[in-house]
Amino acid sequence: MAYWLVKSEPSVYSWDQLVKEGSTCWSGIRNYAARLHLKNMKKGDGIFFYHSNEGMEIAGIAKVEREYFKDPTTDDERWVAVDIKAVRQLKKPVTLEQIKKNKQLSGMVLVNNSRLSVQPVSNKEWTSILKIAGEK
DNA sequence: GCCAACGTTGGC
DNA sequence: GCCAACGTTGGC
Repeated sequence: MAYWLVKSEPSVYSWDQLVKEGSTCWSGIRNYAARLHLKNMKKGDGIFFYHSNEGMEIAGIAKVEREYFKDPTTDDERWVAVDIKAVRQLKKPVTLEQIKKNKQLSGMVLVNNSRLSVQPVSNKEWTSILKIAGEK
């Protein structure tokens, strides 16, 4: 199973909103690198939900509910979307600051390419972040 | 196919 | 609100 991280500005779509709705269609991605990751997502993969700009923290965990399909927000066949489902809120949100301070997470895409809105997370990174979040 | 100019993202 | 970093566009 693979792990991912998606970013959203809370003012546009927040973790709370995802929890309320249960699941949502992750669409509107218009970046080739991000699209590649969307296409690689498999059902059941874990997803960190990160708040950019405001909050700047990983708020919760979601999972891939439906693998990629044509993005409904455009007629262009080339863009894709996935459905994601809220799993649970982190005990303690993990802030960007904490991630930057942690040596094991210095290789994270979030740190090195802050603009990529859909990014892969390694098993190690996933575990480290859960630990920081107080999740064992 | 290169690269300058421009637009956007996101941390600060 | 500023600006650095990155991606995309378009002229050549």
